[in-house]
Amino acid sequence: MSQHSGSASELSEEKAGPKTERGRRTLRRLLDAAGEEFGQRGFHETAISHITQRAGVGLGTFYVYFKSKEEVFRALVADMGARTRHALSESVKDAPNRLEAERLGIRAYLEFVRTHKSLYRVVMEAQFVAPEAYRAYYRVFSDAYGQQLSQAAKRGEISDGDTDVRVWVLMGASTFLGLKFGVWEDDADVNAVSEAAADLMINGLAPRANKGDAS
Amino acid sequence: MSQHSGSASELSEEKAGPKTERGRRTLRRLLDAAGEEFGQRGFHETAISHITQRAGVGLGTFYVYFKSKEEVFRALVADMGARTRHALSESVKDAPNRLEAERLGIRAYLEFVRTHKSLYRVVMEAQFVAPEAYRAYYRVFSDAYGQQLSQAAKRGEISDGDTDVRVWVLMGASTFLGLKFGVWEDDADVNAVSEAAADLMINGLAPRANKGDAS
DNA sequence: GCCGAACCTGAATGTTGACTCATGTTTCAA
DNA sequence: TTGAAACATGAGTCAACATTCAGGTTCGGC
Repeated sequence: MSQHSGSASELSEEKAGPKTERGRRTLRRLLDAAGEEFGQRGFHETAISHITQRAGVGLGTFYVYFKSKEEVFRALVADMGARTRHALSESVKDAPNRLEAERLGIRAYLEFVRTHKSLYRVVMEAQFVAPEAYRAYYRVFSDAYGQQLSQAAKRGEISDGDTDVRVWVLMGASTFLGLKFGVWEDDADVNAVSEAAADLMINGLAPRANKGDAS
Repeated sequence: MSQHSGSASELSEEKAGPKTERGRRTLRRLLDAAGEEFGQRGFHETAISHITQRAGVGLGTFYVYFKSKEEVFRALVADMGARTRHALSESVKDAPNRLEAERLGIRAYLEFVRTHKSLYRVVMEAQFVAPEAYRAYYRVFSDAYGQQLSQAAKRGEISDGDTDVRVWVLMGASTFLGLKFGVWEDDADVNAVSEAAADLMINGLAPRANKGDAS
C-alpha cells in the first residue's frame, strides 16, 4: 500500500548517486566515517554530528546523501555483505574440493573480520537496528552456502545431511569465532584457530577410529 | 579510584533486596515486564514507562528498585545466564557420555530458547547494550563447557583438539540455530534440527568411510 | 564571465524519554 | 496506637539528538 512516488519512470524507487566527482568523494567520506563511528561507538551512541565531523563536512551535508541515520546504517550492512562475499569467494576460488574450501573459507573469514572490525560490528548490531537488512545479509549468504553444500554432497565430497541446518551451524561457528578471535582477541594465532575449527567442522568431535595416520 | 561509599560494612557495594513481601512482588513484576518489553521492542525502543505500565506500577516506582535502565537490563542478562545454565545441566545430567551430552544439550538449548524468546533476545542485544555482561555470560559458559570437553577428551570420549576453539564453535553453532530455528522459525521440527546439528558436530562434514551401519 | 545544477552549511526546531523529587500511602514492630 | 521505615507515585526537569531549512558556494558548459 501507498506506492505513489509520482514520477512513473523510477521503478527502483529513488536512487541516483552523486553527479560530480566532488559529490562522489563526499559520499565516500561519509560512508567511511559512518562505518568507523558505528563500529566503534555503536548505532545509538553515534550522533550524526560525530559522523560529519569525522568526515570533515557540515552537519547538513549528511542529509544531502542520506534520508536518515538508519539509511546509512543499512547501506553499510549491504556493503559489508558484498565485500565479505567477494573476499570469501576469492579465497575459495581454487579449492580442489569442498572440505578444503571450508578450511580456506574459515581462515579467510577470520582474516577478513580482523581487517574489517568496524563493519563487522555494524553487521551484528544490524540484528537490532535494521532487522530486515540483517536477515537479508544472512539469507544471501545461506542461499549460496547451501547450494555449495548440496552440490558437494551430491558429488560425495561431504556426507549427506540437512543442508539448512548445516549452513546455520557453520555460519554460527564462523561468526562466533570471528567475534572471539577476530574482534576480542585479535592477537590469537589465526592460523591455529582456523585449523582447529576446520578440523572440528570436518571431522567432528567423535574419537578417531584408528589413530594410525600415514603422513 | 573513588571508592568511598561511606559505610564501612558494605563490602559488596550496594545490594539489599526488598524487605517486605509487597516489595518482592513488585520487583518481580518489574523484572518480568522489563524482560518482555526489552525482548519484544529492544532496549532503545523500550521506555521505562512501558515497563512500569506493563508491570502496573507508577513510573517512579521503577527507580525504587533500579538505579538506571541499564541496570535492569544487566540483571536480566545475568538471570537468563543462570536459567540457561540450569536448564542445560539438568538436561545433560544423566548422559552416558559426552557425545550423547552434546546431542541432548543441543535439543534442550533449542527448546529453552523457544520458551524464553524474550530473554534470548535480551542476551543477544547485551552485546551492544551491556558488553561486560555479555562477555561475562559467555565466559561462565565457556569455562564450564571447556572443562567438560577437556575431561571428555582425556577420557577418550571425544578426539583431541583445541578446547577453546571448539567451545566457541559449538556455542556459535547453538546460538545461530537458536536464532534461526528457535526465534525466527519457531515452527521448525526441533527434533530434526537438533539431530542434524548434533550429527554434524559429532561426525563432521567428511564423507563416512564405510556406509555399512550395524544398527 | 554567466547561469543553473549540484553541492554545502549550521543555527533553529521539535521531540523524546531518562531521571528527580516532594509528597503521599502502607506496613509492622513495639 | 503510633511512628518510622519501606514502598509508591507522576508531574516536572533537562539534556540530547535527528531532522529541517533558508541561504550560501562551487562547478561545468556555453
